[in-house]
Amino acid sequence: MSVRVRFAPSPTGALHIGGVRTALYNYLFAKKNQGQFILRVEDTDQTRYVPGAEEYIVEALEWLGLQADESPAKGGPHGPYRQSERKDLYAQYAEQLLQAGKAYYAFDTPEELAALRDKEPNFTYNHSTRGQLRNSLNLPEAEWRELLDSGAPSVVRLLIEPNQEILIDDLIRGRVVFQSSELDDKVLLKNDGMPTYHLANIVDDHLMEITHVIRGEEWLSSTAHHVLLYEGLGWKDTMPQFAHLPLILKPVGNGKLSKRDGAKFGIPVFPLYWAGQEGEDPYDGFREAGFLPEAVLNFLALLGWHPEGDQELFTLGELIDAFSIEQINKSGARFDYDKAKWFNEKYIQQMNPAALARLIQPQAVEKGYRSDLDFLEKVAAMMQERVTFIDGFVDQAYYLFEPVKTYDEGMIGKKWKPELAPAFEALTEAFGAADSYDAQALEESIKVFMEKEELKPGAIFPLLRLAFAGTMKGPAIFDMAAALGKEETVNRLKSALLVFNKQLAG
RNA sequence: GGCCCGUUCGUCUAGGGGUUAGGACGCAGGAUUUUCAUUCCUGUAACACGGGUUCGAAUCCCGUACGGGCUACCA
Repeated sequence: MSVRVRFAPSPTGALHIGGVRTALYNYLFAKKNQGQFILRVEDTDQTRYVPGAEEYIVEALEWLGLQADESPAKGGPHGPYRQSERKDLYAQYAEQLLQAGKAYYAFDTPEELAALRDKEPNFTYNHSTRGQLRNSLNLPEAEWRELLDSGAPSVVRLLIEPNQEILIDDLIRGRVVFQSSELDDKVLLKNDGMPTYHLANIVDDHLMEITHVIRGEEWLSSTAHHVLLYEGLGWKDTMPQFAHLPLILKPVGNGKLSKRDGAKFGIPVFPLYWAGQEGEDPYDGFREAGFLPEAVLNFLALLGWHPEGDQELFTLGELIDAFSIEQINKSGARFDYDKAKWFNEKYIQQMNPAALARLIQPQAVEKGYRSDLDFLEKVAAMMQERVTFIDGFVDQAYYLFEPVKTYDEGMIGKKWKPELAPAFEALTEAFGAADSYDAQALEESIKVFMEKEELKPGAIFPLLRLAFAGTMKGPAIFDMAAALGKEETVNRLKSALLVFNKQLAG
């Protein structure tokens, strides 16, 4: 049987980075086994529905390159892929459970239950309490039917028999045992006719022929209910295998990574920009922070999973080949932003300059900088070993885009001597006379000139660097000159000479 | 509180009865480089604690502590 897995986010906000990792692991597992990766939108909670969230999720997966084989947009043989469009299905299976005596109607209002919990903090709706509550188990049939017909608020609850052991063989955690007596009779169908996660999930996973459920650890506790549902619906034989992923934890302190940590630590926690809701500040995503999607994927893949061997840099294809659920860790992994940055640096270094140029272009345009790909490619080539983020190309290499405004004065003081002026002027002429502005050819011709004039590199090169960039940091001198072109190079040398002389006078 | 899950360098992790406990990030130092960076080398630093089992335990078992998840007509 072919492997089918699903990523089933709820459109209640931006997809956070933990969700992205869950999607990634599902994707890797599917592809590793030549199976299908399905996107299903779990929008059964109408009160928490956030417009735009589904589009956000789709866009994020697209940016990351995690293509679904079946999805709301793409369709597929098991659609629809949005739970709100499958409402009738759930009602039908709830009815089946009711008929079989595996579920019952309950008429207690949320307020009544809240009051009960207020009085008795350990209150649980289960075998020990349901006998005293308003439900079809102990109300006379005529009465609860009347209630139903009159449209009184009601839900359908799962009837859980006490004194059973529920065994789950989790692919990551091994055998986990739950006692049914400790489980609550979960609501399956809400008063608004929508299913809860538990019902919808089981029905859809069954109908969509899901073979492996790979999801966050927060679902481990309710998996016992899910097993009972599979049994109750007669689907035990085709029940999927479970794998519960460890959570991603805050960089420092206790608890799992939350969206608040984004602002607190100045780190992205979402893949893409998210405007936020109800007066929240907007959030920049990894994309806006200047990350490459491949780097994000690689970073996330290794947060909680480790392949055989010491390799750390993986293409998506390599991740697929190397992936296995058995090698996923059990314990939570702290979000390590330094490591994320390191991956990004590595990916930027490896990327070809022409491709980088295309990524830099929008940012150059935005700043009103020179933005032809030819030039940008040169910038990319000389800066790719010096930046951490995509923004670095225009931010850190500002001097390649605009005239030098400030010069490292300390360095001028150290290196500039008035008697150097004639030589510097001659050098400027040499730059103006050079017939090639290919970095290597230019370097050669200038070096020949310097040798002839008996100019020492140690005395001259720092000054050239100052002239081109104003700062001592930066790419090789002749790379900069080559990118700048003859006219600009000569201009900068002339302006620099003025500044050098002036500073000495002052 | 109850139920469930977990615990190896600061962080991500490998290993899993006898190892100098390995790698990566970070940090520190060094080499290369006309600068910065890259690259390379070196260093720093860990088996939560207590009991067992065993010739031997970081590794197996039991407790404790700590951390995490769940405990909604949310997912």
